[in-house]
Amino acid sequence: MQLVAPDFDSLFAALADRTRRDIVRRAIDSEEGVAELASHYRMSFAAVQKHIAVLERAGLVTKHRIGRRKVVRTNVETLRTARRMLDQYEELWRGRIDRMSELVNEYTRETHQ
Amino acid sequence: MQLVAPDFDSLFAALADRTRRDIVRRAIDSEEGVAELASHYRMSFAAVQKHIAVLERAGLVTKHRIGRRKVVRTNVETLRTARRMLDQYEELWRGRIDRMSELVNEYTRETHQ
DNA sequence: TCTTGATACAACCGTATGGTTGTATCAATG
DNA sequence: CATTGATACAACCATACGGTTGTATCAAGA
Repeated sequence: MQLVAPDFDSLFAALADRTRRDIVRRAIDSEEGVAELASHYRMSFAAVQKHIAVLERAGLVTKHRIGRRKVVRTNVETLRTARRMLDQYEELWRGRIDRMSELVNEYTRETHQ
Repeated sequence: MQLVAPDFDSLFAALADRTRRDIVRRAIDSEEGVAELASHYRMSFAAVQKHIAVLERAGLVTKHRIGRRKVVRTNVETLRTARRMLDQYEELWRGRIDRMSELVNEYTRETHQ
């Protein structure tokens, strides 16, 4: 269920920061609001808020109002999108290996018959 | 065979650019030098050279002298490192689901016995 | 309704990034 | 060994990024 075309630029850029990766990790199985998340890091509330905004724009987290807090939840589907992107490289690599083996086989047939 | 501790910041940052991802893709199964790679993009030779330097620092490609060219090859192992990082999130997610099912089971035992 | 806890946003600052052009290095080959 | 094809690097510019402080919005609860 892919809602929007994945923007890999902002997706990988969002993952290229230790604090943001840590927020993604925490938001997988916790139900913390922005302030609670911020309390874990040695930077201002506003800085963490900006990190969360970056993650939100990349589709990596969503926010949901609960009482007067806004709880941050990781969107695992977007993580899978990134993973699938890397899997495509792996497939290309596999294809390369296969073509190489094919070449070796042809060489063997042609010269050692 | 992990030579250096992976720097996920520079690794994901390197992947957060369309041109660089395309270079990685090409360098998986081609044997192009820097100039040949550069010819595919509508930017200066130096710009592409810088992109390749970013990929090299992130461990995503290596350069090998062949004749008077320097051929760029993708380091698939580094791509796998990034993939494994994302897999860890998936595992956390699995663990969360498991704990939730566990809770539901306990609830069922305690109330419906 | 008025307060206030929680979040959002704007302005600013230093540094990093992605691009350019120009010059320097370096090794294969005539 | 001098040339030159191929790559590297330095300097510069505009814009983006990660952090700060300060102010504004917004909805829950006394």
